[in-house]
Amino acid sequence: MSEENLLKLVEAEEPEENDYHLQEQVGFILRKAHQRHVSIFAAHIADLTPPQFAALAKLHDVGETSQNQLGSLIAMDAATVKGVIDRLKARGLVELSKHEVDKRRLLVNLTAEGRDAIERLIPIARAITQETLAPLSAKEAAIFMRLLAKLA
Amino acid sequence: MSEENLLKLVEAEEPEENDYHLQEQVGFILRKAHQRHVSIFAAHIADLTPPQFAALAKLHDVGETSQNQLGSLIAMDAATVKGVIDRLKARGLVELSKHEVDKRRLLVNLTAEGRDAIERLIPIARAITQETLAPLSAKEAAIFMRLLAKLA
DNA sequence: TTGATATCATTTGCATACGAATGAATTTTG
DNA sequence: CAAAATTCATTCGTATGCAAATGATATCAA
Repeated sequence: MSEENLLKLVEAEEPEENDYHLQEQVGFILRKAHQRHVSIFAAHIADLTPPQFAALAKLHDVGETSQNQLGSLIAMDAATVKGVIDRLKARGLVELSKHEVDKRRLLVNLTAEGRDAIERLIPIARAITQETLAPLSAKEAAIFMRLLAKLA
Repeated sequence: MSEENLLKLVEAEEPEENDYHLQEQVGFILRKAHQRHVSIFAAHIADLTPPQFAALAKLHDVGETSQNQLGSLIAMDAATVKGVIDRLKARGLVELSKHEVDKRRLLVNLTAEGRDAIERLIPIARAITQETLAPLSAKEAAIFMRLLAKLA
C-alpha cells in the first residue's frame, strides 16, 4: 500500500471533516428560518412588523410601562425600541407620558385604537405561528420549541 | 351549581387558551435565538458580520460567481448582497469584474487576502457553531438541526 | 450631604433586510 | 426578425439592530 493510501486510512479513523458547509451551520439556518417566519408574518399582517406587533402584544399583556422596561420584555435595546415606539406613536397606536415620580422614565401605553388593533390581530398571530411550524408534526413542533427555547 | 360555574366547566372541555403569550411564539423565540447567535459570533469574529462571513465562505466554496447568484446561495436579496459585497470590496477581501459574455453580470471573487482571511476564520466559525449549540446535548443538537432545517 | 455610580432616554453611525422602481442586457416567442 | 418577457444590477425608502457617546435624573456610599 502506498504511503498516500496509508495516510488516507489514518485520516479515515478520525472523521475529520475538512470542508466547511455554510448551509449546515446553525447560525445560517437560524437566519433563514427567521427570514421565512418574517415573510409569513408579512403575508398575514401587512401593516405591522413583527417587532411592532411584539410591542403592542406586550403592552396589552402588562399594561403601561417605561420604554426601556418594554424593550427588555421584548428583547430590544434602547435605541431599537425607541424607533419602534416612535412609529407606533405616529400611527396613534400607543401614547407616551412622563413618569410623575421618576422624571427619567417615559411611559408607554396602548391607545384605544392600539388595543382594538392588537385584539383583532392576536388570532391572526396564532395562525402565523401555526403556519411557521407547519413543516413539523405536532410532536416535532413540541420538541423543536423546547430545544429552541433552550438556545434563546 | 351556578350558571357561571357551569360555563366554566363547558369552557374547560375545550382547553381554549385565551391569553396570548408572546414569549411562547416561535417567531419571537427564533428572533431571540438568532440574536444570541449573532452576539456569540461578534465575540469571536469582531471585524466581520455573519452575512459578510457567509459571502466569503460561499465564495471560497464555489469560486467566482455573479453577485446575484452569490446572493441566492447565501439567502440575500439583490439589494442586500450589493451592500455586503461593496463593503468586502472596500476592504480588499473580494474583487469585482465584468462577465465577458453576459454584460449584465458582475462577477465576484476572493482576493488572496480574502482567501487567507476565510481560511483563517473557518476554524473559529466551527467553534461559534459549537458555542451556539452548547445549551443542547449532542443528541438534542442533532434533533434540533434536523427540525430547524425543515423550518428554514 | 455630596461625590461616585447607575439608570433612562436620545442621538449618531454603521450594517443588514426587503419592497418597489428603474435601466441595461439577454432570452423567449409570436 | 421584432416585440414581449425575463434577468441582472442599482437605487431609494423604510425598518430593525446594536455599539458608543451624551445628558438628565436617581441612587448609593463615604
